[in-house]
Amino acid sequence: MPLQLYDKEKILDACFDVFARYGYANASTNMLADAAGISKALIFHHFKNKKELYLNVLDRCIEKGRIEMGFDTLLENQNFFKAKEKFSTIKFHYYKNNPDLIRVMREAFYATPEELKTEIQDKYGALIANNEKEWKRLFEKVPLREDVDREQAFRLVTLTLDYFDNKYLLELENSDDSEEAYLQDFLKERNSFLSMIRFGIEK
Amino acid sequence: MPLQLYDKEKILDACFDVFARYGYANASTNMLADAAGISKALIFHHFKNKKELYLNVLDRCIEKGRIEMGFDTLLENQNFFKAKEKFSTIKFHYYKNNPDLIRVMREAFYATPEELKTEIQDKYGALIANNEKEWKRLFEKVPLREDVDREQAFRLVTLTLDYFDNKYLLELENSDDSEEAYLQDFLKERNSFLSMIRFGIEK
DNA sequence: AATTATGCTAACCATCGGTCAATATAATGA
DNA sequence: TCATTATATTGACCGATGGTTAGCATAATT
Repeated sequence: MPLQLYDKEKILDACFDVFARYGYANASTNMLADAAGISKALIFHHFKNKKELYLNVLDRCIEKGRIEMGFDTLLENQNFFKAKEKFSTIKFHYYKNNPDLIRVMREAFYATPEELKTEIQDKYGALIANNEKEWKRLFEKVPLREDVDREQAFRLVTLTLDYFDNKYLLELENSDDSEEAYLQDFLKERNSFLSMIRFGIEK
Repeated sequence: MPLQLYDKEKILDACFDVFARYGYANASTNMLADAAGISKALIFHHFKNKKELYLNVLDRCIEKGRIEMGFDTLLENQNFFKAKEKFSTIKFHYYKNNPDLIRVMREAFYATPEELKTEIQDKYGALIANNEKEWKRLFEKVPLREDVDREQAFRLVTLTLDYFDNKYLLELENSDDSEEAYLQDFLKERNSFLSMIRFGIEK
């Protein structure tokens, strides 16, 4: 068994697969080491603990996703609801080719393991806040009823859309017919959900 | 150190405190045994594993809460929104005197530990579904716009209200001024949130 | 060629949920 | 009353977990 000179990138690649398949909690350090073809001790030589290793994996996911999904050009859109819909569509399509990446990011941000909550908040809180600011900037142009608080309205809309996106992404994961038709269904239900908020549910 | 004859109730009382304070995952079986003043092996003599112990604790919480909060009389109310508001208010007040019970129930149903998800779904799925049916029955009487799907509207309303209730309950936990004024603030913000959904946000 | 820094691992550690074998107490029936 | 059966109780142990240590092997620097 020859010694190998590893750089962190190779380890991170292997661990990414394991975290995506088993989730943070169920990816044991022994599994991670085996997947990377190195000893467990070497994992802890390169990363101070499992959390830091995970956060490094997550970092690459975010960067890769940001570039490949065109996150930055997305916000150049002028219409809040159009931009949100485009974002959902992009995520949906991207998921078909990179399910692992979306899986990792969903676990990290929408089903955050208890033990990682403070770390993720500390590390990505500013990024999330900044992202939210951009969305809020777009939301400014949405005309609201006089009696509606803009901050509250923004929270309601994003809460609902996030919930809906993740629900469908989860269902897609457990279903086979990952067809274009599925996306159309998704968008249709999503938009009727959205228009409830925009125009009210009551007669 | 004399031997003692324990019945399960005494163990459950002690474990309830520990689960409330530390949460399911961070309440180790050693801690639980110490808190109950018995050996760890005895814990596993009375309960087949940590999950079953927890579910027994949870069972008592649900029963106690159901009785003391008057869950059953609540649904006799005829107006969906009034009933929901009353429910929030009751929970809020009850929390002041029994924060531990609310804490345990919130973790179990609104921040379910990954490892308990299937167990809780299996054990309480029917109860939750039945409860939802009762709420839906009340919701039937809410007049909706013709283009709005009732099922979707119900999901939107409950999603939002649950989110809001838990958010405030969490904030209350981390704040000192648990005054009546806080409840008024809560209800005010809650109702304006709700009226966004009822009447729409857009001009 | 000697020294320093890094790559790398086997063996170990405490803690975790959980088991086992043994003993002490209580309940039962003759 | 006394033997038998059932239950209460424990310390010592188990495999797996995340993580550490000590030491050797390789590479880089002087």
